[in-house]
Amino acid sequence: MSEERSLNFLEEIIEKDLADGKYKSIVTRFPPEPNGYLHMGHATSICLNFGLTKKYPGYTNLRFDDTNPVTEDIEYVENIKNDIKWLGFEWKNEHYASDYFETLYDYAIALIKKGLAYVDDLSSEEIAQLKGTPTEPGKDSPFRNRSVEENLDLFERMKQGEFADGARTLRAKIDMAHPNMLMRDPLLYRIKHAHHHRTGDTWCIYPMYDFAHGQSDSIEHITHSICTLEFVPHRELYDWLIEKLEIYPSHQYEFARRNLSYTVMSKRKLLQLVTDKYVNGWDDPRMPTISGMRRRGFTAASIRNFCETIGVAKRENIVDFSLLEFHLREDLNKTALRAMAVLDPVKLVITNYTGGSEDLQSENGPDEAYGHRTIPFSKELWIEREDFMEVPAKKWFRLAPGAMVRLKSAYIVRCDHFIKDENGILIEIQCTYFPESKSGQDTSGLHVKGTIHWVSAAHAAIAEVRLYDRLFKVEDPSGEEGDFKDYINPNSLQVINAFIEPSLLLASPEKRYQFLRKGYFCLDPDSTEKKLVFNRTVTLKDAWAKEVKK
RNA sequence: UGGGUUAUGGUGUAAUGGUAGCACAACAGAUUUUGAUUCUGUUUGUCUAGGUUCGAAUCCUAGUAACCCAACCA
Repeated sequence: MSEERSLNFLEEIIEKDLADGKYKSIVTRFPPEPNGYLHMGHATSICLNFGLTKKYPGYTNLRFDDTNPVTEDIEYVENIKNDIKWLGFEWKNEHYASDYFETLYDYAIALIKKGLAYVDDLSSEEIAQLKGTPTEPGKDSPFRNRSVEENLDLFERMKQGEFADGARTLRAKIDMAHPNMLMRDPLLYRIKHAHHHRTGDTWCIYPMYDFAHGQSDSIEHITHSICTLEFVPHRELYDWLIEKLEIYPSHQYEFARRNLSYTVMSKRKLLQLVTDKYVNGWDDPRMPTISGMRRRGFTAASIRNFCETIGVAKRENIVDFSLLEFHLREDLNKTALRAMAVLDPVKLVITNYTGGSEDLQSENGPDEAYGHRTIPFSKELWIEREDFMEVPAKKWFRLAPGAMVRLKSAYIVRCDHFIKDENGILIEIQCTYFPESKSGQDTSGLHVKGTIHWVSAAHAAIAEVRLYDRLFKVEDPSGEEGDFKDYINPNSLQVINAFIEPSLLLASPEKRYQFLRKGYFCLDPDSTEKKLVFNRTVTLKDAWAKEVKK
């Protein structure tokens, strides 16, 4: 089967560049700013940049864009590296824009000498004033025509720390009437007497994004510098600087960032959720951060497959969360160990069961290779409250008065009686079982439509289970009226205690589990010797729930 | 009253002048000791209006809509 997958627009560009002999191999880069945690949006960029150099000859660098010491911190660096590795990618070189500060400074001098940059004494308000608007041209700064000597002197003194923060800037001398706002004498350097997490107090002037990013690309000989659409207007400046500086010509290409329904994907908004305590930190399992999703139980493969499926393009988009869940379930179904747990228990008593207890066998996974485990069975069991209906609905084939079901990997039982307390709450279901219907050696000739999971009451352990739902009530919280936080789902986390089968006491943090009929779960790091904590990664698809809705 | 980018089913993405395809979702059915998985089938689309052409999602013209740009953030 030769299924030729069509190329996305970046692959087309690269294949053409390779075919034309423009490059023999390509170099891409992933350029995070160390000022926050990576999220699903970054994951698409990571998969894209690293994926391209996996498909074509070349490599990918990791470069920290650390040009703003005020917001950045070393703490984020390790987390970011860890997330990339977890996703399954390896970078060729690890760089920091701050490693290039000396070179960047020299580039600035070169620009000044060419009469293409000047030191401006205007305040940020004044600069904004003279910038004009998208529809009106700007006006020249009164300092625009300083001599090269004066600019050189002033810039040197900026570096020496003679001036206060904000007192002066270095600007490119381009065109204050340019239709592209970015070309109206953009700022290249600003004064910040701040301690940098890598360069310490060596510098008190720092390059702006536009005077660092493209130059760093160039220094590293990045062939394809891939960024998101909002940087399209920057490309003109990116190219201008490379041309004037006469340095290696990297090229910038832009794609549309991917948005996921029912969540937000901007660092600023995610930070708000954390600082305002809507969630319990960056790695809260409800967060679309890599660390949050990892804790939730997402697999790296499912995220990679998802990114592969949604592809890359240039139009605005909101991808269905269900597509991510599809890839999650697809992967988990193949790899998760099967076990039984009862989340909302009600007691089931087998009135004619005379033995004390017995050991039964149940399969561990989707196929024989996973083998079997032993589960204890006894007279009194916990079953799911929702698996019993006093007055069965149509198409109901679970437990109801007089109805029969199979207890998974055990026996067929028939409901004879049920007991309610004074408030009308069901507290016990009484059944008879059919000894000859034992799983694997059924000679009873009975046929039942439903199979339910259970845990032996005498052998059950208790674990905390955290059930997660989507963080927002609407598909596009950022697109709604008012504050996005108004649309937070108040029921996104439900903590319960559940009865788990004894084998789950040996659960390991790396493994994923399917609690039969209830969903995929994993151990949370909050677990202790005394109390295990499970996160529900995602539910199973539920055809009955759909039937009920109708 | 500027510049830039984008328009294909509910969602995402193909088709590069020649049968509008794929995945998810939805719906119907089969199988099932998980109402899971698996399998089969069905519904739904080219922003609008003109034009070129034997033939247009694709080329041309004119519109329309959405998004981005006026941080000493990246």
